[in-house]
Amino acid sequence: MPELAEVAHACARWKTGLNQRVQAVLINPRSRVFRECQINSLYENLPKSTLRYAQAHGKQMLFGFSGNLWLGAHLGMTGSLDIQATEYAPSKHDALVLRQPRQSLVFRDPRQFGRIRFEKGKEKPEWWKSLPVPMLHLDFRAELIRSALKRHAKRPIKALLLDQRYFPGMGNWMADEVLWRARIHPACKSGDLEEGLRLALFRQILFVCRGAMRTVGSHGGDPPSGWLFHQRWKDGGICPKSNCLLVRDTIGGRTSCWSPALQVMN
DNA sequence: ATACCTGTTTCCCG
DNA sequence: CCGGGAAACAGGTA
Repeated sequence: MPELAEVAHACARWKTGLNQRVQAVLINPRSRVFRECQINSLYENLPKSTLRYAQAHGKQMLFGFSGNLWLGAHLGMTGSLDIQATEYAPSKHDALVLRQPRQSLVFRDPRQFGRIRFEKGKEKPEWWKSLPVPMLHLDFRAELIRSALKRHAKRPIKALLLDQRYFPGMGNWMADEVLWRARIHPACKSGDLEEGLRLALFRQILFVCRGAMRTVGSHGGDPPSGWLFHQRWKDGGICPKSNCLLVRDTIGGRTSCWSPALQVMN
């Protein structure tokens, strides 16, 4: 479930290794997650370095190591970060294992849509510095949403919510959750939203992000009970607010779930 | 066997 | 040039 909160929790797991040296680096060179980085550079630079920095931003993560080394990680669809014993033997879908004195840091990704970046530099990498305003930052304001809706007026709102340039960390289930709470039909054209619904959208984005961080983000558990999340994949799923039968269809290229009683097209 | 899938990039179209 | 949408990526699961 690598969306905002799950990514934050994955990052927190690797924080276990902060201020510890990397003793050895194990790589599965055939994994596509290395498609944009030099595997040799990982082998040459990471051993004997110390993990000094670990931060998540939306679905992106950045890990800093002594020696001006930066390792970027994106979990794609099925990636995960785990902690294992120091002597852990990599399994089939493990792409990267960093052995440390007290544990191994493991990046695993069966479907390999994830991505590892690696670079050397005094400053944090350019791609990291140019990431958009986080949804839970004070600078993430209603005006920002308004301009995005205006610019992409013809796109279904569901598709726009998944656009990481505006809503970094938003994923499929979070977007459905937000639209359900704001009572907006996922296929509604972004430009058609009136001021009242725009404000509802903004508020519910904050609500869902905060709620997800409090639950999934801090304990790795499920989102709060009563959320659409718990019903959205089941056949015969029931809207927790209206008790009507939920509907699923592909909107903006992704399977979407909504409550026909609450979310209507205008 | 078939048809899914919590994501992103690339390519094609207007 | 831009915006929008479909396909492609790959393997596990139902």
